[in-house]
Amino acid sequence: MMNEIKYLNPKANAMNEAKALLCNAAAKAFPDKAMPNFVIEIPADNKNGDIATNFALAAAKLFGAPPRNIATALCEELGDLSGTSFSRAEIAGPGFINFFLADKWFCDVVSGVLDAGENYGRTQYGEHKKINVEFVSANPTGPMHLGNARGGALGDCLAAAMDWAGYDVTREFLINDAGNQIIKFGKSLAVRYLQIFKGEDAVALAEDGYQGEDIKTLAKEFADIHGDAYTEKPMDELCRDIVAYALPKNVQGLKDDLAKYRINYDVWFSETTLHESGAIDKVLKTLKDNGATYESEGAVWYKASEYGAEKDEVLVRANGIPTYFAADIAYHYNKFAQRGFDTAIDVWGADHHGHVARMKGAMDAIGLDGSKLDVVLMQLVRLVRDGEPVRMSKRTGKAITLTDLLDEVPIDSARFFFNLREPGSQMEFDLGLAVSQDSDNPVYYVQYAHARICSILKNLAAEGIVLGDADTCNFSLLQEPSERELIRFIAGLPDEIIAAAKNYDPARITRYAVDLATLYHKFYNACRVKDAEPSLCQARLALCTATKTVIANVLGMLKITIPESM
RNA sequence: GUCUUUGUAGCUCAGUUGGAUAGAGCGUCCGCCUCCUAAGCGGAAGGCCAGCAGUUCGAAUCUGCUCAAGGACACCA
Repeated sequence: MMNEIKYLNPKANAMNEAKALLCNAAAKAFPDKAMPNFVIEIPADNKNGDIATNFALAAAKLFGAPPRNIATALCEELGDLSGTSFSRAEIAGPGFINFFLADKWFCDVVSGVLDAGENYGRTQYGEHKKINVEFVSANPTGPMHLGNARGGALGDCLAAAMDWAGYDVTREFLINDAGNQIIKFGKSLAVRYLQIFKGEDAVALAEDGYQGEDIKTLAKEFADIHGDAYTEKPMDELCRDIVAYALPKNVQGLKDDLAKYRINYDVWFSETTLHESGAIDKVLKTLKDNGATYESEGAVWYKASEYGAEKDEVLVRANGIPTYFAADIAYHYNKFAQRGFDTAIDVWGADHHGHVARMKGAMDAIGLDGSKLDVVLMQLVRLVRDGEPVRMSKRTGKAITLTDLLDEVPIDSARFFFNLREPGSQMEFDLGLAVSQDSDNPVYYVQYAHARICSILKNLAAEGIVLGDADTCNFSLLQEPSERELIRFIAGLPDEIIAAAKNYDPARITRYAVDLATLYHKFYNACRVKDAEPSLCQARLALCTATKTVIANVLGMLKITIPESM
């Protein structure tokens, strides 16, 4: 449990080393010059080296010299690179300096990955900062829809990426068990209940009521327990009691469905507690004391326009009931001031985008820091089957729910597909493709790579060939282009996870998995493990094992099953 | 109308804080199993990076305008 985790980041280390060498050389070759604003990057084509820099190009104007002359001076100053991660540095094109990684670096990557094992990819980039990731937070008034399915996969994998990047992550679900929609929920249930005894025409469901079949089912269950006892009772009492029956059932349903979807929250936060504890009254008072509110037409308004938002917003309605906005301010006050999160990330549907500026502003207005609240807006999903759009509508009762989706699509597929696109993209979910169990489906493509490796390891083991001590392995035998590319790519995992965390874009991880599988399949076709001479066989065996580790770590992050055979 | 997201191959999308000949998958066409899983690999064809102007050594990327699509502009959440 307390095994010391080894944090590796070979790609970033090599880039930093190149930068240091370069700065050192520049300081000697051009002692009286300031450093230009240059970049160290991985060239698209590795004929241009493993790591490249535009230093000389960027410095041309500053140094008053042609780029190639600067580059030449720098390369002379770099001199002998033995003892570094690089074998040589070359000048190319208009003045790029290209570094080529030495054998030792490739060897270190393979042995490093084997050594780090299931922790390879973890870094301390996040410095254990406390991050709260709140996602899905679906209304407990009905089943979850397709947007929740995307939000769930997105939020859960984002949380995983943050965790791997060294943050202290809390996954959280806000249960909207108070407010207007609960009142509406109660009225809808009550109407369905009364209809059972008085007929459908006797009581009409409000136009904006919940139309779904699930409401009827819950009302029926309530009727089975209590009979017609409530038909003569006041409406208020019926609403209260039927909600008290139905709400916990729905909340449990959400928990069950999400657990099935492999999402387990650390915190289920009840909105009601904010009302009952007086937390809402408290932030309202703070806002008032800070002069951020005013009264108009009987309602209490928040001066959102003075805090970066477009227009003012109602906090307390004329009827005395606080709005969702007021509750949300109290909720985020709780996250920051009471629970001490450094950052709160909220995953919202794009339709909530108007809410972003005023929430951040409200944080400032209660004396907190709005910049600590980050909102990931996610565009809604268009469901497609055979090129035909599949309509989803929560109100018609014919909605495609999360459960419907998972009945049809394997969970591996759903989680993978929703994380294939960045959150802001308007994505299309192709049911046919997600269900297909062939090479069209990228999930199988990645899983197959893992199964393939397992198969090789198994076959070799049957012949008595197993991976020996990594120290005795001669990884410098791995000289084939496909081997080199695979190693280079494996070296990039920690950096990719950091990038996913930094940009709040877990889709990077998914695409990394696909690219990794591609490189492995290429290696598989180009190089044989089994028939290679013993020392090469050992080196390739090590590379396969390292690749297997990386695929397993990545699929594990995404919570996708990792098959040993297919 | 205001705000916001998006526009890259026939289709779905990448493009690493401005870099070298713009990439991948699917689809189309042509190849590769006597051999570790062909659920794989290689090759070909396919592009006015929505358009125009600007910024500079250099733009799909940054700025401005135009066009097109999605979303938001409630005493709903």
